[in-house]
Order: sequence, then C-alpha cells, then structure tokens
Amino acid sequence: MSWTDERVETLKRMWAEGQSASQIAKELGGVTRNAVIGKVHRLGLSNRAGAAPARPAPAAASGAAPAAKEKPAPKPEASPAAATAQAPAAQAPVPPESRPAAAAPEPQDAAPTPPASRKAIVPAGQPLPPQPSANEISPETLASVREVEKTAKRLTLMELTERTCKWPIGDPATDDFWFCGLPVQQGKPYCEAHVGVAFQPMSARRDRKR
DNA sequence: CCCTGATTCGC
DNA sequence: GCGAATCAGG
Repeated sequence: MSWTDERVETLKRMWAEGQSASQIAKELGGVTRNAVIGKVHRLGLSNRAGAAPARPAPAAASGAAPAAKEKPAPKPEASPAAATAQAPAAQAPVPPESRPAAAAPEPQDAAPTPPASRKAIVPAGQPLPPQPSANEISPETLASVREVEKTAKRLTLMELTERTCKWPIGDPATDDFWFCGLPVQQGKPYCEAHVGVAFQPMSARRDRKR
C-alpha cells in the first residue's frame, strides 16, 4: 500500500479528529500504526495542534503485520467528537436496563438481564445476534455465568476495549455497576460465559403453554 | 496486559 | 520516503 492522496487525506482528517494511530491504520488497511505514525511525522503534523485530545482507543496492531493481506475494513462509526469519543463506547452501548424478572431465579444479587433483550443500539459494524431470545437460561449456564462474574474484572465503561467482555453487571444507577471485562470470544462482544447467555440458540424457549 | 505516540535507522 | 523495531510511557 502506498500513500495515495486519498489515503493521506484520510490520515490527516482522522489524525486531526484525534483518532489514534492504530485506529487510522485499521481504517486505511494495509498499514500498521507504525506506518501511520511515521507518516504523520513526515507530514510534520505530529503535534495535534492543540486539538481536543481524544482519549486513545483500543485497536490491535502492535507487533508486526506488514504485508497484511488486508481485508475489507468494515466501516464502523463515523468518527465521533474528538472530545470524549471512545471506540468501545460506540460498540458497547449500555444495554437497556431491565429488572431481574423471570430470568433470574436467584435472589437479587447481581442479576443482569440479557443486554440484547431489546432494540439496543447496534454498532454499524459487526451485527449483534438477531434474536436473543433472552430470558430463560439453563441453570448450568446461569451458574457458570455467576461463577464467572465473581472473577470478572469489573471494568468501567471507559476501560472497555474491543477485547474485553462488555456484559454489564449490577445496577447502572448505582456504584455497584461494572462490566465483566474478561477476554471476549473471538468476534463477539462478550466472554465465553456471557456469549452463552446472550446468544441463546433459539430453542430452550419452552414457552409456558398457554 | 492492553494500549499510546516518538524515534531510530536500514531499506 | 517508508515502516519495523524499539523506546518510553499510561
């Protein structure tokens, strides 16, 4: 990949917007963040002219990925305000609240209800599961989840990255709220345990007859 | 560990 | 000019 006018253009724009080098690299595709940084310096715009310092965002592209066969980089969001923009935030909309209803046979301990139980904001990029049947979770799965939640990393919204589980735990209205934070399952927004409860096959829906 | 940008330096 | 390797830091 070479620095065509268009690519440089994008680079300049994104850099000005406060996007991180890795984000820009990902957007452009075919280049590493190092390449981006190098270019930025060569262009002499290293110092983001007193612009709003957007908090760095997650992105993977450290080590080496030179001749990355590159792939059609999805185009998630359209650069948020450089002020407090945060990629993960865009991808991890706090799911709607919902009181532990029939879903949690357990006490009102920490019973998050499936985030996707409603038309949550779906990131433009990777789609979320179509129909998260939601509510009935097998006892084993539930137990597993509760177990995992005990070792959750308790991350705050700002601490989430593309590879941390974004399952919310607790009540958003209180301090007793955090995100799981364990390593996500490849391509999913949640860790293995939470993917399990979020992406119910579609069966297990032995709806009570009526 | 994850990530950030800055620099160096062989190509 | 380019960017991987490396450095320094959060």
